[in-house]
Amino acid sequence: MNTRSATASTKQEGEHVENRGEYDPSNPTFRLENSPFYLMAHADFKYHEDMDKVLHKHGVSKPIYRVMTVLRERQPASIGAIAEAALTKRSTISRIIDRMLEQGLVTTEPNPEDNRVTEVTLTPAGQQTLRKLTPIVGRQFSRAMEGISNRDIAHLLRTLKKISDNLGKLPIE
Amino acid sequence: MNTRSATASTKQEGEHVENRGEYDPSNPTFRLENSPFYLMAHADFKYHEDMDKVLHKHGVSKPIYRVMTVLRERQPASIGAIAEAALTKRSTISRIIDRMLEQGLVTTEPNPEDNRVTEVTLTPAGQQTLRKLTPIVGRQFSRAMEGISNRDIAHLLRTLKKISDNLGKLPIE
DNA sequence: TCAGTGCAAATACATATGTATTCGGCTAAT
DNA sequence: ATTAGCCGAATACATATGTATTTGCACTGA
Repeated sequence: MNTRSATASTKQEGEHVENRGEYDPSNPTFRLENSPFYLMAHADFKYHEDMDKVLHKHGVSKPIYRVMTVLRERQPASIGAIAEAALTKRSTISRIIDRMLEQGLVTTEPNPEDNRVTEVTLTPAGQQTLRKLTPIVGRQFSRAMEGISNRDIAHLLRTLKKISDNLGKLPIE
Repeated sequence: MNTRSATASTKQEGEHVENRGEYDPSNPTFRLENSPFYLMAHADFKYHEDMDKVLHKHGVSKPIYRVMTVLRERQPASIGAIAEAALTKRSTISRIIDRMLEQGLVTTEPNPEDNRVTEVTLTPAGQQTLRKLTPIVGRQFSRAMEGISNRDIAHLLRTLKKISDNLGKLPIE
């Protein structure tokens, strides 16, 4: 019967099935080892753990790096927008930006359309730092994905996006 | 052809390819939207964000819940073992266990084989609390996985495990 | 036997995050 | 035009986490 490692529900594999078997944390046979969310946390943890050490040598903390990657995509960006993208509270981002200002990585200025909002922009030095870090991060990424085909990565992305979408809808109870 | 939504490396999809294209954070065309690690963090964040609110109504914080899920699998467990499984520093776990002791969720006793180690066990009350929480977590899980086949979940698990394995090897530089 | 080394846990201290509040600017209703 | 309410950011305060150190036990080798 069933019983294969993590996989093989033996059920047909058509579409959404009600019984999540061993994946479902409410099932008695559930094991952390087979929990998608546990494995996500684990992978994410290891990924950033290693990277942290390297980044620190360049004077960049993990949260600062996160903010920089957000700014690389959209610039300038408001404190609130950065907070949302970086999955962090506004107050925290506000303080991180302070540190980045001291380090000369970013500049801030009030949005001319609305003086309440603070727009943040990477300085040339900030961009330079980001460029210096890029190949390091790239190596870490390659290391993480070694032996995994681009096709599998695409599949992973689709599933993760679907999960994020699902969780974007109204919460439980 | 390939080419769906996030994918489209246009390259053949055989096995491991050196060029990770838009998935690679060191690539100029890279976008956070298509980053596996960003999406993992995002999914994990939303998943726990919602759950946190519910758990708090039952007097259980996120880290406490995490410890409980670890203990459900292996009991008793040492502080160090819990810390490793929960991806948290020992000192932090040590203090979390203190809180759990106060709440009567666990008991501790020195390991008779080695008096340095502290073995932690769920009390009946702790197990009861865990049982009460289980269906709630189950619902959250179902919500997250809605519309995703068990086959896709199995695929997700395989990929995540592979990534974790890769990152378990020696770090970069 | 016991000194030295190493490890697990606990704790003092430093730092970072979150929550609640404040400050100031925007907007809409009167 | 004035005021009440809302909203973004900043900050005071509380809490949680991590880092460095301490404490006590265990194992090893002289």
